[in-house]
Amino acid sequence: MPTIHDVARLAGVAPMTVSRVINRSGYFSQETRARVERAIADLGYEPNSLARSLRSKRTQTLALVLTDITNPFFTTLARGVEDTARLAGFTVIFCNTDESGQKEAEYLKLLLQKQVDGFLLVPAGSSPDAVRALVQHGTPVVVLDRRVPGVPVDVVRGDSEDGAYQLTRLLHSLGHRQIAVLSGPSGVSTADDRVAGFCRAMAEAGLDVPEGTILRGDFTQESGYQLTRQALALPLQPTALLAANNFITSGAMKALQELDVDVPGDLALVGFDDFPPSMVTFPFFTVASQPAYEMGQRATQLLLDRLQGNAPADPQEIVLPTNLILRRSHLKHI
Amino acid sequence: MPTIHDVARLAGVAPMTVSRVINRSGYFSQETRARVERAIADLGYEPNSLARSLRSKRTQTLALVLTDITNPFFTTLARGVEDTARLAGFTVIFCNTDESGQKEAEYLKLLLQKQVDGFLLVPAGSSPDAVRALVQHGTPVVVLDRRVPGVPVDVVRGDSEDGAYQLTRLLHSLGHRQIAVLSGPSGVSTADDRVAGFCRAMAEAGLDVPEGTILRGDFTQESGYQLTRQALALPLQPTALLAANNFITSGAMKALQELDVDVPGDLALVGFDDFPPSMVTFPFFTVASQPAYEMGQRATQLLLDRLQGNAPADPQEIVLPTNLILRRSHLKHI
DNA sequence: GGCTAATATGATACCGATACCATCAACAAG
DNA sequence: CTTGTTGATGGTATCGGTATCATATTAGCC
Repeated sequence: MPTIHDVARLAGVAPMTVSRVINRSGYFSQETRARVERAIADLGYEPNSLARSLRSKRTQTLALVLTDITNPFFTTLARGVEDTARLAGFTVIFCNTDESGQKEAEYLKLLLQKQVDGFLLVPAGSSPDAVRALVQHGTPVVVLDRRVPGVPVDVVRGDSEDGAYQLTRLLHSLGHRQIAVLSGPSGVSTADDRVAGFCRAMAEAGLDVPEGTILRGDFTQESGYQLTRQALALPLQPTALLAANNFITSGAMKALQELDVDVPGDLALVGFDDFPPSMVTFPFFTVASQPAYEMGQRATQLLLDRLQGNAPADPQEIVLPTNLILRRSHLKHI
Repeated sequence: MPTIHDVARLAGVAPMTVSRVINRSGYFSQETRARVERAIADLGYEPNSLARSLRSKRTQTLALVLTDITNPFFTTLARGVEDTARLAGFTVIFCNTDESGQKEAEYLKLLLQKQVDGFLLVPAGSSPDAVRALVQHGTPVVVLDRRVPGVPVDVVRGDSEDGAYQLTRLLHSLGHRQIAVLSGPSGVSTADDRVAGFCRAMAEAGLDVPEGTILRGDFTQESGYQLTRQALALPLQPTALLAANNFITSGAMKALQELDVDVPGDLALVGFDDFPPSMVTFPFFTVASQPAYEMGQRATQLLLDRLQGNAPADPQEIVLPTNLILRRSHLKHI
């Protein structure tokens, strides 16, 4: 691998001059520029980013730390991140934490050692320790998808509360009074906010929320499956289910099929997060959809702005609206 | 940010000794080890990977370059890559090429500059130039999912030919004689191999393949949609469709629904690549499924072995079997 | 002509680690 | 007692760039 010194020698100039030409910085004549570029081409020279970054303190690399890239919501978000980063000349390192605080901590350490310029982070689990550590450390971070109360940090997320509110209102308008919520772990803001939106809609409708109708598991298909069985065993049988994400919806549907409960004939089912259009062959579920790609874009742009000092001093919170998509799964009439 | 010199000063030793303790290399006494570790903890020191890598020529970073992370097949594969890399202490930079040779070339250049230790690459489009360049350059590469004829390189892929052969045999055993194939771009080995498997099965059955029954588009939903409309306009109406990947299957289904063609009542539809179980709520499609996660695992392991000199000298080709999953979409009887 | 500013280039130090070689004590082997 | 080996540690160069300052030439202007 040729170095900048090799180029300099071949072009008959100092390494520093080569550096200037490469980076278009400082002064150089058109003639030396031509000689240097010829030498670069002849040698097939590529600058070594490590050396460059070591000196300049910038790696042009972002870290994307999320819970599970396998979730199409995060996949789409990741795509938004990557596309936006690319346009700015940044690359993205991605890491899955599986909601494990330990994996998260290990990765953050590793990524800090690699001197990434900034973090895009979906905090694992319910503990804000990792985010707080990063913020205190002075590392640029934008938190994705989830609120982190009490920590002054940029956040880009969907309006979970409102989405759940809308879904609940929809069910209520169709006559439903017994609604069970299948949500994620408490302490995770998306799970909590979706419960809160549900409760607000119920309260506004003058309905109370009976014991046991708010069920908590985690954001997996398996959990959706289990919670659904629990919900149907409730003393007051629900006429509708509100699932707090796509995996839970999917698990719920699986359970309902097994139990021979027809949707929407016997039971209404609505959920959070849409299914990827390119994968859906039977559009069926009524959902509150979050703009995942845009979320990735906006978060990355905010992070890049911050790296360049173009962002407002105080932490931003960007809340993107959810989009209610009416299909068929809600259509049970009471 | 404290450096190794700060640690050394605080511990009253030379930087080199600190380095030895950190890396558990060379000799050091238990007593200095304790002092160094105390200093590290007190300062909250983290080694700078850039400096380390610049000197040691290893970055502990792999590049995963694929066409589109949005495809659940690649998502799952990426997860296999990441998990395997993590266990070995490697991180993964991921890049989407969207089948664009230009994006691919740009990324490879960038990643080479970043001195990644090795590449996991799903070659974009039909040109092997990028792979060939990497191989000639001496960079460790494992090609994923696709063959690259004529280039001596490690490959880990699914058995596309056999999968298509099995799907075709299945259709044939049900009495189908007019089968249309909806495939991807020619020059892309997965698209070609799936056509080849189909042709072999037809030839063995003594059937010829009429003009126009092998349709080529790309691996997108939109393409599946268009090709399906073309297929149904064929002089000899097909009684079954064989879609070459999940997106095409999905697009085909969309077209068939619009045209009011019932599957499997009016037409059989089988395809390549399964849909992610956690997302599928109506298991319906009969598919040849590829072990995406395992593919990612195996490829990463092979790459890591090669980096450590533990792999056989000559290029390996690992072909993973596809798994025929019988559900309902094939069940049209003739 | 003399002075200042712009242009063009180079020398040197440094970013933060590790490779390599040197040094030195303690102790075993011959 | 000399030589050699193991253990422990340090000094120095180096990885491949860039920041910073210095130097030299040319141009512009009064």
